[in-house]
Amino acid sequence: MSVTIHDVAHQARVSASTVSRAFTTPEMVRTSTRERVLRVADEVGYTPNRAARGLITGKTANIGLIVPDLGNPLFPAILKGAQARALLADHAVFLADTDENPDLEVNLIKAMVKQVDGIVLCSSRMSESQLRGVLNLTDLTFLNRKVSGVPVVLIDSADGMRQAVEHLAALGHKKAAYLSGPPTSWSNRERRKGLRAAARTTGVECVELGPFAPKFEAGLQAADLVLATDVTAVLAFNDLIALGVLNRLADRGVAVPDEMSVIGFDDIAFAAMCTPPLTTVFTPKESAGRAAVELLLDWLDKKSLGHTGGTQRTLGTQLIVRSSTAPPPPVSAGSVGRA
Amino acid sequence: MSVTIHDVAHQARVSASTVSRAFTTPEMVRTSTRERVLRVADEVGYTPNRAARGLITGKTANIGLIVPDLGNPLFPAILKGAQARALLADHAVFLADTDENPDLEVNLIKAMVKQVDGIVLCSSRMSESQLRGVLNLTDLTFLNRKVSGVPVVLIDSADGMRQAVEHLAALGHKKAAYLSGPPTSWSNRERRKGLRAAARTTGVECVELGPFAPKFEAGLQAADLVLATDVTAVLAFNDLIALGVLNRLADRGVAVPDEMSVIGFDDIAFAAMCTPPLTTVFTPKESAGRAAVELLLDWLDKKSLGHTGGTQRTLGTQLIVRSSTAPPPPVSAGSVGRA
DNA sequence: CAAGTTTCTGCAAAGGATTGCAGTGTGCTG
DNA sequence: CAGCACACTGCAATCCTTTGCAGAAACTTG
Repeated sequence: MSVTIHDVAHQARVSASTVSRAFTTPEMVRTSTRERVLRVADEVGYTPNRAARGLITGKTANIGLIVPDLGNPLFPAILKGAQARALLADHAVFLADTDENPDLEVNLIKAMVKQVDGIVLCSSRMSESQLRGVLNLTDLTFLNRKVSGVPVVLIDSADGMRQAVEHLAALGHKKAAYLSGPPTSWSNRERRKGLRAAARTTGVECVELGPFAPKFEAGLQAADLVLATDVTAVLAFNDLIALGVLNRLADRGVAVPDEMSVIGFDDIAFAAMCTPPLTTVFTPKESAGRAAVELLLDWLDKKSLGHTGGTQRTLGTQLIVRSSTAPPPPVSAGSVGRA
Repeated sequence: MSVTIHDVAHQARVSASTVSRAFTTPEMVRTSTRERVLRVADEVGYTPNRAARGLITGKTANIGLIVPDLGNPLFPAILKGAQARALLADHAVFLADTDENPDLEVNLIKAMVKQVDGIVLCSSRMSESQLRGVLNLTDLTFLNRKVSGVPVVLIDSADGMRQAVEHLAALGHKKAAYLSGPPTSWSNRERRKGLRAAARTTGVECVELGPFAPKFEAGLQAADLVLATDVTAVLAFNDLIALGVLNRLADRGVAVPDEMSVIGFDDIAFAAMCTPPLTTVFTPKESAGRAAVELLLDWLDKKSLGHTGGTQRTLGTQLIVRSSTAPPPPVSAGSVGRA
């Protein structure tokens, strides 16, 4: 079928061992021999079979990456960073999409385990007990979920939320709504935490609506709930929801930002492309993907010398002010145009 | 390290062969034995090592998927479909992003070859000669690129373009611009073909601008070029470019659709979310991903009995009329508001 | 030139699973 | 009760590489 190490060995009149060494420990084989071997290998198009190699070395040079939903642009961005970083280290990546389903997540992990050196879990939706069940199956690294004893990369959502609330406060808003995301999401918990803290210090009153699925359609639904309250600003769990809100508000004839301010989260590419361009909190998506892979790889390297305990890397966020936020309307006009 | 077939064999007081058979050919092992083996396997958490299995069976139960750019929402959508279909067949997927770079594409293919049963190439940007070089490395299936002798799934872009041009003609447009995509893209060639044919039959004059990278930023750039012509409508290679055009036109104070009609291609999720909602040609992205995997898997199945020649599946498209298209402005107003 | 190093190279085992072939045990038949 | 067939199960080879160990070759040195 395909060309093996023995084919090369035979052609080059050496043993398989020598061919192997010519690739993995070149300094162990005489220059002239090595050159001949490599030339033959190149001629016949030989590349080592990684599965076979992995069998003996215990390293597959593959990593897994699991995301909740590729339909959310956040994840392709993370994935892109992760893939690029893995490529640098000459690793390939297995991808799986759980469709926001924790049980599927567990199964996908189990299926992957044997073919990878470790797995990056993005915004894992697993319960604590499910998590414990998979934790010792392989080396795991978490993105946007806090787990002790293993590498995690976190995006400082709480601080991003602080920036957003302070922005609203500075504009003069007194009352805002938070559209909550998935209850099992660490990011959502952090964002709420940041929200509550900032609400206290700034004096902005915050009501919480939801939870909502992190999707555009949920935003459409949320918008009407928002209009049923007397808030002048909305903070969405993510941009997708914010975009939905924007759309529904336009349909309902509510002007953004004049009658209602809207803030998203993540700064997906489309936040800048919609009308009005969305004020949102930038999160370093590709960097996060890169960082997660890097941490995982470092962790695996250090594994031989006993572990020093889980590493943690926290990435900053930055409010991007665009055109979906403005001072609140004068109080008398606050209820104009609503049902 | 991890639990092997021998651990199970030992625990269950049988040989490794029996454990193997309990999984792969259950009817060959006595019911009572099989149950005991499976129970033990479950208890110790054994799952067969696919790499080892692949070594002997010659099948890895993995497939590769290569895309030009995860930043284009088209590809995550395809990917999602592909991944879901692969999962159904109990296959895992390797993902790679080529960043629109053909040389990298070749290298990524070579790196993957040994770990997969076949690869799906999405909108491959490789040259003909590069393509010939990789064609016999493994089983390849192409998405949106015509290659003879192997399975391909095509999206009928030409017909989508026909629908778009006829739509413009029906609205009364006389002259339109096509913003061309990557020259190496099969889709772009098809779209141009469809455009030219429809231009002839409808009498709409079509000028071609570009080529442009299939990105938002290129659309910003293209918009000004469009305004320098006297067209009343723009057909973009894809939605990303169209969205850029929309944005730049808004900045330039050109009203869409009143002063200029804009049509995109692909119907990515955000086409419906922007303002005005974009008239665009829907392409079945997830279905295409599913179909590509399906064709590949079928192809692999049939491989044992000699091949019957490449299969080809063509998927239809559908113009989605939203709010970015309208009849052209009256002639006198045609140049109002332009530089 | 003999002896001792050093440098290369090959043999063979290992890694986890599958599978053809042969052996064990059971049940049936005559 | 002997003899046979049949249903299970185990042995051992195999897939492709890597790697410890030992032998061969080349080179130094006295």
